[in-house]
Amino acid sequence: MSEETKSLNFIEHIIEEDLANGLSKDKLRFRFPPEPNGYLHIGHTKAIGISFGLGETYGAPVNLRFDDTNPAKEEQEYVDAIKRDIAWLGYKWENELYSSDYFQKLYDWAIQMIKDGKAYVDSQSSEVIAKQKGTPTQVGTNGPYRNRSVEENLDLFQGMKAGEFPAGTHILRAKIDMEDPNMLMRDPMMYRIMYANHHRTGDEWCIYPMYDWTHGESDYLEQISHSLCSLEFKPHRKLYDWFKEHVYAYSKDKLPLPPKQREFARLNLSYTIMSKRKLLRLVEDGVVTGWDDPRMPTISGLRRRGYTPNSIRQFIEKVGVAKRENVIDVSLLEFCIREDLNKSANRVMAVLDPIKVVITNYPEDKEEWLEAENNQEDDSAGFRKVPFSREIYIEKEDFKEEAGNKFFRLKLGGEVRLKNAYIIKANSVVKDDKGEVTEIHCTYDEDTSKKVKGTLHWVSIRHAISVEVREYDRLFSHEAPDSNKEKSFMEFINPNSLKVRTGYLEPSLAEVKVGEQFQFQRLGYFNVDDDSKPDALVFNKTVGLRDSWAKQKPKPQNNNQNKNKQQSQQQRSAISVIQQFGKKYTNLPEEKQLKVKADIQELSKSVSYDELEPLFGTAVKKAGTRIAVMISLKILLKNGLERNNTINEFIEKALEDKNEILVTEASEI
RNA sequence: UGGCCUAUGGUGUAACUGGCAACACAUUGGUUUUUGGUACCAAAGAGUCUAGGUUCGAUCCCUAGUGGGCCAACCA
Repeated sequence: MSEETKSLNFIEHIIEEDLANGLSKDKLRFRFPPEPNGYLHIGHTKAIGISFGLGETYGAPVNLRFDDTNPAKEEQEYVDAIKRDIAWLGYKWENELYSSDYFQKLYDWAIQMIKDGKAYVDSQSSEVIAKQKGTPTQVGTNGPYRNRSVEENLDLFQGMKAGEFPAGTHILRAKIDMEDPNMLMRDPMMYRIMYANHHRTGDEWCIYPMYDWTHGESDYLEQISHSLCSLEFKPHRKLYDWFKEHVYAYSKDKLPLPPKQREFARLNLSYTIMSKRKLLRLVEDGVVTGWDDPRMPTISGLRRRGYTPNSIRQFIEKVGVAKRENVIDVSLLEFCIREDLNKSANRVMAVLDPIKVVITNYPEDKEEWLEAENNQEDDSAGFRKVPFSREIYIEKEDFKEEAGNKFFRLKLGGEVRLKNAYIIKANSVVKDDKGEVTEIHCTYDEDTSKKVKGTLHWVSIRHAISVEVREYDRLFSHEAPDSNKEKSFMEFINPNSLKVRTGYLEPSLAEVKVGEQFQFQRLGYFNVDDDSKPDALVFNKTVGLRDSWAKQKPKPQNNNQNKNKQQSQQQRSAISVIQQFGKKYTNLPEEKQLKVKADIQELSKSVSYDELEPLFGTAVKKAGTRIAVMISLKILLKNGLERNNTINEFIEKALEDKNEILVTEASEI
């Protein structure tokens, strides 16, 4: 019944199955539950994209729930930032909720658990409790307070709530099984005493529920049908379900739907870190200017850098959803932003590393305003005028006194087109006393119909506006900066991740506003930074253009890779390839079978009898493999191998087989 | 007494109920081009971790290995 074979991910399969088993579609409900202890980053967009995306595809509500059970780390600033980021991505939540909304309900349920003998107050120190928990390979042991009476537990727990005890003196634990192989089931903590001001509940509470006790119950209260989280919560599922069963028993009538937790692999990006704690460190240590530094993988950083909501959503879609650990290459993200901006960003001319060009046959006092197309990808984008005059800037990189004919740019005696203007020819250069070229003297030709290889961008010096341009490189020089066991991620920080310089722009950009995006032709996509002021513009480089010219130069790495590939291919022995072919053989259509047969025959030339013989013993069932062996054997015999008993036996056995192909092959010997 | 996940080209994700392993990025060519961009065309790249088993037939189901990941915060 589903639409045209658009393949589903494993979560969608689960939902489809639940729907098929009678879950009503209007019961579907999802949630995104960030802890307001930091800014959202690109990793979160995967979780956001999954839950909100599911909401969109099924027309189901998605709650935004702040998991605010640890007042020591959480702040209103983060709540605001998170809301802003999700809204910016273009997602709409059904309700804005807080785990702290449920503190009373959770407390009431905890009281019931105590009354049922399912929870108890432990009064040992955290060190002792940790010791009793055992290790993953060693069972835990029961503590001395495990069998306190219900009355005593009740009294103590109410005292905890009333603020009668100092922090750390008592905790409430669920009474499950200290010997469970899953450590989370070894009497997990439900409440701790904490005298901290909560950003929403203030000083109302001095006991705060732990994640495990809060999360599933919040899902349940909101009647979330599918609670999606990342893989590291898989071990928590057993506990999630244990708690769920108890509260379900208490409130089944009012809250009929028990939620389901399912886990997916989180997103990892090469050359970046994804831990809020570590990102906070970068901010606090001043490595970056803030959570929204354009080098940060935070949503606000990406936004400031010039990434669009659409590009990020595209990225998340392309990344997919599964359960295995993954590292996504940043090039995919870059592809997505280029693809988006290519369609939407107007083209302009800017020179970032200037060298002066004097057009000697152009009158000194003359200027012309030439027409330039804003965006050839967008017919509605229109045209603008750019000024041309005798003295212009081009990029230093675009000129060489001498160069081979693979260099399409300007060289002495060579011609090149100035984008939107004339064709110029370089005649001579002016050098300073160090021998550096300071000026290039050219003549121009009004005939623009001529074919020339290169087209350069440029700006008229007299008309250009100068601005600050910030170019970024990756923040870390290591592919996986936080995976090294000995070195801290801080040691891999790229000291040259920010490069600031002055750029010269065509005057049409004089009035730009913060956030506007452009393609600086031949250079990349740039946007106007938040720091920008009308008289002191600041641009960020979002991403460069694909540059197949730059790639031509150095590539030692590729060679290495190729070598490795070739080696591993060579190492794969002919016999194992034949075996592989055999596995599939009987399954192939006739045409392909012939081809594979030819391949096997070819490969057999480099197979020795000693390699082949062990395969004679292949199980009778594996007809394909035996056929492949038979084909191979035929070649060996043809090439002078002498028959022996083992061979004869193998052939005879094959002749009696029920597989016709095998019989045919055997009888041909 | 350890438990639970997981394994498909360089990367990521598919392959529906077992039936010729597909798509995207990256790579390499080519065509077009007033961006060495875009667009278009093409090529190359895995035979699905290993060993068994079930089956006419296994990436898919079963068993056992091996590799990787997660779990021992009064964090979430």
